Amino acid sequence: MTAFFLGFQKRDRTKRVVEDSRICAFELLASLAGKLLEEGESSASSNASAGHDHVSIGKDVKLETRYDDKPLKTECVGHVSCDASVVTSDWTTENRDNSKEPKHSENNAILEPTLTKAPPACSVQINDDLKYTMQKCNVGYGSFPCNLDGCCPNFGELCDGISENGVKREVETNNYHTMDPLEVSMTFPAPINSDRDVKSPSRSDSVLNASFSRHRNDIKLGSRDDDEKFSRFNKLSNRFKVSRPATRIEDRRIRKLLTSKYWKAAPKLKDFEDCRADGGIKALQCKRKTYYDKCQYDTLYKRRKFFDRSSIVTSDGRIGSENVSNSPEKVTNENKNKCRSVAMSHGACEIASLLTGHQASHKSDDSHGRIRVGVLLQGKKVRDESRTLLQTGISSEDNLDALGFTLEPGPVIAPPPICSEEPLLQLPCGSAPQNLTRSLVVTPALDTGIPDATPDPPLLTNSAKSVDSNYEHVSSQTDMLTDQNLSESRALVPVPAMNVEALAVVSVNQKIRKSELAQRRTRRPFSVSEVEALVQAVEELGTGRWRDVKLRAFENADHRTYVDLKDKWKTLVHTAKISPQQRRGEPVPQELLDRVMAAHAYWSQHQTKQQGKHHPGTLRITDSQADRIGVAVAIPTITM
DNA sequence: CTTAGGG
DNA sequence: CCCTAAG
Repeated sequence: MTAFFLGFQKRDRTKRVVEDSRICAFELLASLAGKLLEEGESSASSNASAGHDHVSIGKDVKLETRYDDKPLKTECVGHVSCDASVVTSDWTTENRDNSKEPKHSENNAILEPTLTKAPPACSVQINDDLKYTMQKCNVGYGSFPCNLDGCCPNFGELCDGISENGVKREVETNNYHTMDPLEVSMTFPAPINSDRDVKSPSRSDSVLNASFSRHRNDIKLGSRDDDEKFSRFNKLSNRFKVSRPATRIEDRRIRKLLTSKYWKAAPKLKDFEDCRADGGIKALQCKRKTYYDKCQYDTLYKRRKFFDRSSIVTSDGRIGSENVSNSPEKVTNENKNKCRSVAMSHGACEIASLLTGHQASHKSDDSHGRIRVGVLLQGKKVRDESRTLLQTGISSEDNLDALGFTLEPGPVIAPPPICSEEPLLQLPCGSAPQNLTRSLVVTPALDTGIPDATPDPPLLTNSAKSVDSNYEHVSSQTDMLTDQNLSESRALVPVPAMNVEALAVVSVNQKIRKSELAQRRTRRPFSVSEVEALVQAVEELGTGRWRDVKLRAFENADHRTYVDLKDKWKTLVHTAKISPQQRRGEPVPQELLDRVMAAHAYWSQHQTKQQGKHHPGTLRITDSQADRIGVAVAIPTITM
């Protein structure tokens, strides 16, 4: 009887190990971030004013976003830090919102180009946030640290640093705001070019810090500290703690758990909490590869949180781009889908172009040859880029749609080794900045490719390794790209905040990811032998002790979880009740079905745990069986 | 983590 | 199989 046990493989899903392709992605991100940062620095260094400006711009942008999102909330400098931290979260939130709920109209609603007001400090923080995020990703920490708490020690640091730089930046920022986005972009050197430090970007932490350190040494520390303190301070963090270890969390289950349970708590959390959650989630993501996604709304919602961050990034990037290309106002609910997709595409492209443009323009300055970004208006190339947008006839509200960008190959110079350290990075270290640029550009396509409407279709991005890894890589990449885009876009475009639509776009991404990530376990019909083993175990143990059943009969069958066994039993019972004609799949011997029925009946009457009883008649107690459990076990007469 | 159920 | 709510 017992011989059924097949050589089962091993562990439960829980134990499944997923490759860490993600890490690569993160590393990439980190590297990118580092690069960006560096670029920022380098640019700054190259041009004292310019460099700062650049940075400031980026900050401004973020600030904008943030403010837009939470215009009312953020006010104080102290808060600023919070805000900054929040920013990310906001995005996230927005994304979610877009995707699902209009709730956050707040955030969305106000994406206006009122950057002017943005507090200087904020700008810095923003960057920090980004960095932070990046770092975290790299580190694998999920959470956004105490940011929310703002009160956290880190914040203090941040604030300080911010305040210092903040003032200057502020001024700069304001100027930029004043300036036309185009002009700005044109004017400012591209951040990407300078690659000095880029080499090491792989270790995002160090790199990022280094890059940013200039302006925000404080921040760095803060961010890091945040991570650590973070956990403490975060109320939510507790839950997210898991995420940290998440690094290794590869099990679906764990993921699920994290996702579902842990997140549940967060549903109410809005901005701040969300942020945190996002952070945590993100961290999780970093390590995770597969996500399960069904259409369950709740689930989705939760998951979204996970994706939020990335999506956020995307959104940001888009936002920036969108601002440039499409006036938010234009995009209205009316055209949602199309607009979104368009916006996305445009946004992405634009962003990319923008980035590129920066790079190009700046690079031209730098001596690095790269891709040049051409500005198209009404399909015509804008030759005089020195002119402001207005001068060119481009207004944020009017012609954005007509605005386009072109990428023109420029002289290429040896790209700095970005991430020699990280083998996994999809973006080849060796790949020159161009590659990055391209990848960036391409990435948007992904987004574009996926219309909001399309709920599930998984999208594959350009560079994909293994499928699983791809998704993640892609996502991560996207994120990275997005981040970069964002950062740059920010820097470049101090324009009005994103649209709701833009945000919506994000949702699309989320959807995509969902679809991508979640893959259903391959179906593995129970073999007759398995059924027999199951029946036997249930006869002995009864229903309701699925874990024991699993241990007893399927200990080695990693792919059979006790839930699976329970489900199988359920189906067996059902199968036994229906006519043979109605049964499908490999026919189960009637004998087994009879036993199923007998056991089912038996255990239905007797509490599962009342093993001791034996029923006269159909069930007998078998010694051997009884032995195991230490209790008398009832066995169907038939069997014997 | 397990159970028990619904999908 | 999946996902979850409850223990």
